Amino acid sequence: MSQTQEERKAETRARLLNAAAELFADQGVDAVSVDAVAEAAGRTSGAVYAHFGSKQGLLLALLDSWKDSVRTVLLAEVAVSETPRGQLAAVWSSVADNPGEDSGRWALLEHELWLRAARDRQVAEVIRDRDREARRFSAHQLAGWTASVGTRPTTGPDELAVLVKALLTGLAMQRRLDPGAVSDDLAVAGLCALVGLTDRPPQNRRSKTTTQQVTQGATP
Amino acid sequence: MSQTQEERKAETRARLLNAAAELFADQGVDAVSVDAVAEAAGRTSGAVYAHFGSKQGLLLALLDSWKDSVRTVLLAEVAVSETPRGQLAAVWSSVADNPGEDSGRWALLEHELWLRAARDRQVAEVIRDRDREARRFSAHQLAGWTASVGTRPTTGPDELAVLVKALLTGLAMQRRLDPGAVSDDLAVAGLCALVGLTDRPPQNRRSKTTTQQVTQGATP
DNA sequence: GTCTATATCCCGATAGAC
DNA sequence: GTCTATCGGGATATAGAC
Repeated sequence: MSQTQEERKAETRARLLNAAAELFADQGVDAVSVDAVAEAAGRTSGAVYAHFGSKQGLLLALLDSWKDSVRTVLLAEVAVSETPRGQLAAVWSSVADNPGEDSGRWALLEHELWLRAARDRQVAEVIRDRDREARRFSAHQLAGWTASVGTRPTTGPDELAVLVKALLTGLAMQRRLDPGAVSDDLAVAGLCALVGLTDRPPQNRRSKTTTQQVTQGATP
Repeated sequence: MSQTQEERKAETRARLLNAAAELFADQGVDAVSVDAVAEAAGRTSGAVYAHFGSKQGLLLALLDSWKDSVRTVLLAEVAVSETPRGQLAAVWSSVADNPGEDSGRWALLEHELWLRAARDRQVAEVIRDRDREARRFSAHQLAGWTASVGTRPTTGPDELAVLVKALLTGLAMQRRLDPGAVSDDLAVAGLCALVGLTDRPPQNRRSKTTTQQVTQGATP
């Protein structure tokens, strides 16, 4: 039962990071004190400074821990539909916060980090690197998907990934502020337009494979 | 030279609001103290509390003052191109921060207000109302534009306005973090896809009127 | 209405015992 | 490494003179 000092150190670090992630997502980074993070982790503020040096250090370590974290798992399960349009709908529903509970908290934290990145070079670098990798992955997925479905987008996969992510982000923002303004059908129609899919497929046309899902961001 | 008390009161109020707008845009709302706002306005913090009761009251008054403010002027001058594609490019360049200087500050403030709205019901109501009106105007502009250009989008004007704003917002965000990832051509291509414009017009096809510009947000 | 002065609070960070 | 205790700073908001 007893642990070595290294084990305890590692556990403390993990608990602090977990607590910070939860609290930051719920209340925003600035609204959470170092004491609050430490208390939620069952430690005191001294532990935070011993491990991370400062609150900014804690934030950067948190972002860094996400770089290694899984990026694809969360959205992998949604590709159950057989029609291309249904698959696009699944992509949208994974970014929209219809689950209703906690999926939106991380989106809020994502936006706050983007905002912080705009004024903080350190944060900007981390976020930019992470976004680039996510975009690379997303482009790869999209390339396979467009090929299997047989659409002809007007741009290449890399650029299409940027467009798709932009539309999804913008729609999710508007939906959070005014849910009635962004229907699921509208979102799917927009995605169809970007990927070059005729909104109403002739009758029924089925994709050859149940492709992997397209993702656009990391969530721990 | 001397003013009545009412004039001075009104001027103080205006100066406080102006100072708040500038500072909030530059540094973010939380990073700006009430004292800083008052000092920038040539007053002291007591004036802020006499006028607005609290910092939150100041913020709400600021948002409210924008509701009445001009919403369309800023983007009206860009519709000088003759080709439909050139007009879409003008729309994009007005939201992208190529001007380089201060156009991006308001975008940052917009984003911070959205984030605040997600956690503050009072702010949410103001922002939502303003967005709805902007969307209405934008839809009206888009309706005229699509008619004059002769494109056939897959959705109606109201929904198209949502899609266009979403894409512009998402692209602007990605560009701020990673300018190289979002070329002007890519943005225009995305807009073309949404509005149903073939990316490469047959040869040269000219719109009948130099239509008003499409806008998607208010900027004071 | 506006200013000066101040009350009150909380935060980030540090010092030193263990 | 972790905790306790505390320092120093800056924030919001208030009280009272003018």
